[in-house]
Amino acid sequence: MPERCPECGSKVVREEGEAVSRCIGSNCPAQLKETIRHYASRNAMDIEGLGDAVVSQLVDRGLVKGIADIYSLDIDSLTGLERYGEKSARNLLEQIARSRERGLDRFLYGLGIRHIGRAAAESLASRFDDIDELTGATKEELTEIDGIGNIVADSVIDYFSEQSNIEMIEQLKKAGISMVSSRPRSSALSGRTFVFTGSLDEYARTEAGELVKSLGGKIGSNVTKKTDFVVAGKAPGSKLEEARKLGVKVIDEAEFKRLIAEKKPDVVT
DNA sequence: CTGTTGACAGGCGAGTACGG
DNA sequence: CCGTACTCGCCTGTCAACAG
Repeated sequence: MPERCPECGSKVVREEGEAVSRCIGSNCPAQLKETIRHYASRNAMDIEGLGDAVVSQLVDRGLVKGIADIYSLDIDSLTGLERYGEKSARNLLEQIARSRERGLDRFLYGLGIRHIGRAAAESLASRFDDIDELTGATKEELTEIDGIGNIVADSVIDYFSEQSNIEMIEQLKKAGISMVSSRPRSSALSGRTFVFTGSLDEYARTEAGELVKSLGGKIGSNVTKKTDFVVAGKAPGSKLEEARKLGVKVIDEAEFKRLIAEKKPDVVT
């Protein structure tokens, strides 16, 4: 492991008890690229077309110096990029515009706060109505939330006590990003945990997950005794075996659709 | 106009780390 | 210590830019 960041030359620090070493430079271009890539990633703001190569060019050319700059990009600056024509530029701008309405949970995940993954971000978004309520939250309020302990709470408090982060959030507000919580519209599946294995015909994994969550259900990443349903699509993996071993109910895509349709008749036709 | 190339979305499972 | 959430690496198909 190098002692200095190969990208910006800042010191590389490894926290006691942690496996990874991190560059602590505040103006490291590699960090900026990664921050933006994460913000745009599928589970965060889902900006299709903003991947490694494009982000790299935008940062290298100085077109983007922070997350908020994404929202001031225009056709001209984009078509100047390598291998980027007008069609690509228009598609990307359309995606960027759509990302304004993703909601508080995805936005929080997109910020890249340490220890806040998709699930923790959802927990925070369902406890607080908007970003202002969250930035003002105390450690006690945070640790009351299921799944949030001391380490995660400290990480959140640290993030929002950093003035530059608050300024960035203000800029994003001005750019019209929605930072309001969207709570589940129903509680028909409340307390039920679903795990998916294999691929589904009709839905993308995340889409199916959104459906379950909109009905108040939860998505698990592994099969455990607490899993209620394993939905087995085409080419199911080892989770199916695990489900049989633990005696968890296994359903196929058709049964899954019926189950959702029962609870939410307007969704499945 | 067509074939090639590059980039990205979508998908999966194993490994790692946190919360309780 | 167990259950859960998240990270990471890998693979495949699709789409758009580019070259001829």
